[in-house]
Amino acid sequence: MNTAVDTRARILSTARELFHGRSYADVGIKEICNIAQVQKGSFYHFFPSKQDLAMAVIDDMADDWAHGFVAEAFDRDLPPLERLDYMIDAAYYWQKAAKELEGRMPGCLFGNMALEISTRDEVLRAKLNAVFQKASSRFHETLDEAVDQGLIPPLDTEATAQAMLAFLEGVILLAKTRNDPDVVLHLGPAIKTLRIELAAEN
Amino acid sequence: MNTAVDTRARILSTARELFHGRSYADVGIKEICNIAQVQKGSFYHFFPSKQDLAMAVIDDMADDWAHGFVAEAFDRDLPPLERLDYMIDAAYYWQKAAKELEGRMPGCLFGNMALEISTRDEVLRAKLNAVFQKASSRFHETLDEAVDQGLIPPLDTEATAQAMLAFLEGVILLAKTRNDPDVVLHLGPAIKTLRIELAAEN
DNA sequence: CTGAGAGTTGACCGACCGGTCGACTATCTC
DNA sequence: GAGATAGTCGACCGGTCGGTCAACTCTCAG
Repeated sequence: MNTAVDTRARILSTARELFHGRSYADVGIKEICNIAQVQKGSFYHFFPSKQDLAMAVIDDMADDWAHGFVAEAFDRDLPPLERLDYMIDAAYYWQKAAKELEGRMPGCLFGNMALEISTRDEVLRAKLNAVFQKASSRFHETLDEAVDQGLIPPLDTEATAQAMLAFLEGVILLAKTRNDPDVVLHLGPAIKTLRIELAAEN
Repeated sequence: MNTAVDTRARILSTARELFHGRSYADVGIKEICNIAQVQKGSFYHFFPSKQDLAMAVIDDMADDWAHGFVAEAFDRDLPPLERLDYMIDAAYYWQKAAKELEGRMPGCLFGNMALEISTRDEVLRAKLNAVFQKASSRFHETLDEAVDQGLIPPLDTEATAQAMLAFLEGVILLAKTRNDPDVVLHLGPAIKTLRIELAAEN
């Protein structure tokens, strides 16, 4: 029981680390088991398949994400536009810390998995899409507030929110390819300049 | 000789298609050989390793890319800002066509490989980084021209060019995760709103 | 003390992986 | 016609993959 929770948790956190630092396909169940100090049979007692493990890892990370620095960044006490800067900063410090630990920038687990898997596994694709949907809604709320408070002129807040998420993911992608977290700091703040006008013409 | 060129080309184009449509790790050499109608021994006659094949595939695609629609999009006869729209449109139609053919949006080969591989293979990471560098320089020229012609106020054209490339990659990432090319059409045009100011304050 | 269920163990499975190799053929040169 | 060279062929290699399984231990309720 206690030991069971612990075993499951150990598998989960090990898998998360490895998937994030390398890739889904590159990390085998045997390796996860070795590092988590779990036998293969025990692994399959908790996770029916590698796909199920991936689902759990995504849920786990999304949960931490939502209750961790994303919650801080999108704190309603912060002025809306500052939340965007906070989010960029958080992404930067996270990637920088990870790079200092492991030597390489891992990027965003969701973005990584989405590009690797979404052409092969419809279930995981849908799950990752839902995670992005939820992330986008954080931007959406923020933009709505900013417009309400007259901080920015009215715009298509939903589309712009999606564009901002896309930009964030793109910046992390580029930074990872350059293996240089500073790219996030350098390009990230431009997120505030993104605008998609309301239905009528520009 | 003729047959040799043909064999190599068949391997290359098959690998490119498969890597793009799925992923690097998911496509085995045996499968490439089967589809390209080449024996394994012949494969290794032309490519010393899977990594070498990947390098060649990236070169091949970058070449086509540079001489294909990217050359059209960044045609110097087009007004600078229209080139950005052209680029977005081209990305959209490409992804849409690919999805209609294969049912799934493949996304950008470079972005896909970068996220999948760049934590594991330094050589490939560097190569992909160079491809992005080059792509970014196209945006850079375009922005410089736009500023010169007084179409847009002065700005940090180099940083903004990188931000635009990041945005493009991010939009394709999001569209792939949603398996919906329309996302590119919907969010893409916001690329023109991205701005990073020159060193001095905003 | 007994029996049931949760959790653990590690040997084992067939399939597949990237890569090797020696034998063979086709083509061109001298 | 001999020899060199480029290209082809497919069996084979050790290793790893995700996943299975029967036997085992541990815990706890009745």
